[in-house]
Amino acid sequence: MTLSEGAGQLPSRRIADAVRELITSGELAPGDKLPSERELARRFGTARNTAREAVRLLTEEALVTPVHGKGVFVREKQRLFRWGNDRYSRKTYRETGLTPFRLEMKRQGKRASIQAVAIDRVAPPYDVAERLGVSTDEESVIRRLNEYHADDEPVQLVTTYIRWSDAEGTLLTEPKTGPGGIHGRLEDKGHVMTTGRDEITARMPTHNEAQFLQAPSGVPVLDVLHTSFDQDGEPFEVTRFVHRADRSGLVYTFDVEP
Amino acid sequence: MTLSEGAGQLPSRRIADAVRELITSGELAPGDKLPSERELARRFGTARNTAREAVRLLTEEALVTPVHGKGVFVREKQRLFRWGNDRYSRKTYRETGLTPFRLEMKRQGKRASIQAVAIDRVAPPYDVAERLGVSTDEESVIRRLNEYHADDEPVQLVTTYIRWSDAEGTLLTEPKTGPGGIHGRLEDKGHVMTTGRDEITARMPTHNEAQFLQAPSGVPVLDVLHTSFDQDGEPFEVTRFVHRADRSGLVYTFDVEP
DNA sequence: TAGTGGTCTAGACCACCAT
DNA sequence: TGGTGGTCTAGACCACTAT
Repeated sequence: MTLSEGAGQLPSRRIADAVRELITSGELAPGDKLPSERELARRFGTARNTAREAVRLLTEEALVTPVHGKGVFVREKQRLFRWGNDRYSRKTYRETGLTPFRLEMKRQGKRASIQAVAIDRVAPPYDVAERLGVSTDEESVIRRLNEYHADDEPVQLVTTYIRWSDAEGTLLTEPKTGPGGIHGRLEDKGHVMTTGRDEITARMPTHNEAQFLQAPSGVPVLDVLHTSFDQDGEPFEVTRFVHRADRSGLVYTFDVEP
Repeated sequence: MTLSEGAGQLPSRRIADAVRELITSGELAPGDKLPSERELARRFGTARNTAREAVRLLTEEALVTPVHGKGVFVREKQRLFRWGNDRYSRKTYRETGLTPFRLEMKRQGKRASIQAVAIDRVAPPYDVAERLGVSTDEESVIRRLNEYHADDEPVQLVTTYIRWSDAEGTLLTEPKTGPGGIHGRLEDKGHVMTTGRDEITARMPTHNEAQFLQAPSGVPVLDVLHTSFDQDGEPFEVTRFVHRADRSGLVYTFDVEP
């Protein structure tokens, strides 16, 4: 392996530049192990901390992932899961019999598994209360927290909030929500989803999110706050999706008003 | 100021926990300066590098921003700019006479300014070529790169790609594109935007993007790849929007197919 | 000029992993 | 057991900011 001299002026930058060049040129392929921090330091004539700083820079760029006790590895480029505004289409569901998550997993030849983590009656967070038109002071909603996996790899965290007045005494308080799922039960209550709104932000994951999503450092999350509106234009369900941004992309198609 | 003992076991975690507690409790308000790294080290009885590591952790969480020569400051929480699928609505444009960017700036009482950085004929990047149905081997597109500012603060980087065969000999090769802007000229060429598709990912900014967007470390970008389709369903324009994720959110509303 | 963050050195010990 | 990353110490000099 050749470590050509980098263009940066700082030693840590020079090391990072040289290694980045090896990666982008393909000399170091995804999955390959980098020279150890001590080895990089030796080759470039620096202290170990300086080589370590170079590795930190590359980690922040999401090019490499350090693994304790094993080494630093070039990131695998993974195909993106794609989620979008077609995921609520009843037509797709009728034709395939699959929920959007299971459909996307099948498309990529992966096994879908969904784990219910918690179902409880809680006081909603501010942004949810605002959208559902309920109080943050009382336990006015039911919260359903689920973890979604593809071949046992974590993919997304999904938290659904429904007004307690809609959920009380229905299967919405149970792990299994019956035919048609959550939206089936909400239709029983007279809420037919007619319009949806997705509000999207990106941010770094919280500690808990990073842990569940197994997100290497330098990987942000996509945070999608979805609101469902019924035939009367009334919001009746809010769901927060948290995705690893290096594994998921979002797609929205829309008609342009003339 | 009280620096209560943190719960973490590692010294760097303990310092970070203590400072985070000061911020979330409001004892340190947005804009306030943290104790210097040397002072934190003194108070907690550690080496400076350890206090520095604590500051790095908080920076990664986007809670604080170090400023060279001045100090480390608690982040200001800023209101989000909001962009969505209504931005291509001709109706809004007719009613207000404002482009979506200028409309959002007016909504927030800020002055909009747009700076054309480059207009050149280039070979398109792979993802753009794929969507426009052109070759990556020839200079088959014109690229228009613009920087958008709100009160002189950078907000987004916008790069538009149009087939050279559509742009040749029109105002699309000039900084001023005339009435109705880019889409006005494309309508002259017979492309009326009928459908749009936005593909959204989040990632850490490249060095150049971070520099222009003045993005503090720990802040990801939202990368929106927009494709416009005309009345025949043919793609005729691709635009990449790169936003600072702590300053911008996206909103999509859509009808649900019955 | 004094104080700040930015970077670096040359060590040290620990936790984790493979053999 | 040896190699790896994770963390820490106790210094040092530089670049930037304010006075």
